[in-house]
Amino acid sequence: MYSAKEAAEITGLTTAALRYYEKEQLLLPISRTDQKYRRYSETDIEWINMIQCLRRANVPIRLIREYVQLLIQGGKTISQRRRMVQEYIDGLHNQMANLQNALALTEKKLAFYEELLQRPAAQNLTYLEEWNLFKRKGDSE
Amino acid sequence: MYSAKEAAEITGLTTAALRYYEKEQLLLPISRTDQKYRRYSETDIEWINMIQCLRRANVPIRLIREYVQLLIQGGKTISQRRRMVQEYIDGLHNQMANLQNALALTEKKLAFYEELLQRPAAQNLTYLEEWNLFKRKGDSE
DNA sequence: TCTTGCTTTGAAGCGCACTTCATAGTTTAT
DNA sequence: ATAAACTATGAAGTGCGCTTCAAAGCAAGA
Repeated sequence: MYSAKEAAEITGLTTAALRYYEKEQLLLPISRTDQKYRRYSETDIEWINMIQCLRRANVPIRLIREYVQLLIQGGKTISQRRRMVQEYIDGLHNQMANLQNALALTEKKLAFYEELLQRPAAQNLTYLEEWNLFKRKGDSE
Repeated sequence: MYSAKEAAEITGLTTAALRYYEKEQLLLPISRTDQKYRRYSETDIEWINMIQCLRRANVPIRLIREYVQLLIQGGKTISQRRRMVQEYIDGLHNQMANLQNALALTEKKLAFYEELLQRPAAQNLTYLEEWNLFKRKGDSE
């Protein structure tokens, strides 16, 4: 069992964030010592880790709450949850596609900069000249 | 040349968002008809598309503004911009890793659900029983 | 001409995900 | 016994990225 501060240290969150998650019902109510101080169990910590993984993947609080509420209703909500997870996976693929696009654009940009930096005359380019150079390069590929 | 509304339609943004971007200096000042109404040029539209690509990849407004401000200073800022782009690419890889993690977790979850749905008894599982089943499965792999 | 619709501006509002603050009670160490 | 550290709560504040609003000016068709 861990105190608020310990749980915060372990998970890398703040105590305030943990309370926030609990209030928003992403966590099951945390057990208390003599009706006052929170005691986080190992299971709580694991649960928090799962939440963090979802948060890092930009799953909104609202959705996580929905999922958790289905979860605590037990086995009868499995097919609903499967559907949620499926939709979420689709969304992830979408997000990844966006990142891939941006990655492609910026890597092209980086290569362009490397190329420009080979010639000292680059210093004197205006942004419009540079823009046109980049466009012509992009088109010719 | 396009009116505010047309530019909004073409780019899929709202006129308010376009004004917001201009105010935040992601866009160069848009030319005006008789000192009043905005006229968006083809170049403006292209520029906006670039901004949108960055936004879709979660680049914050603040960073885009920084970049644009270097850009309009011309060739002498190329090496600075190269550095920015490099850092941004590193961040992208990070974000993708997070998405990959989440994807792995949720795909495992999905497979688990598919498996559970094979047996009707799954209906009667409590969330704790389910959690333990999932954990044991994860550990044994 | 009058109405409808587009445009302008600044200011205020909003949803999200927390953080910070104010106030108060508890526990531990010295 | 008392100070230092930790915890609790609700409420307010923050930063982001827009959106919405209010008040006003312009423009084109019936």
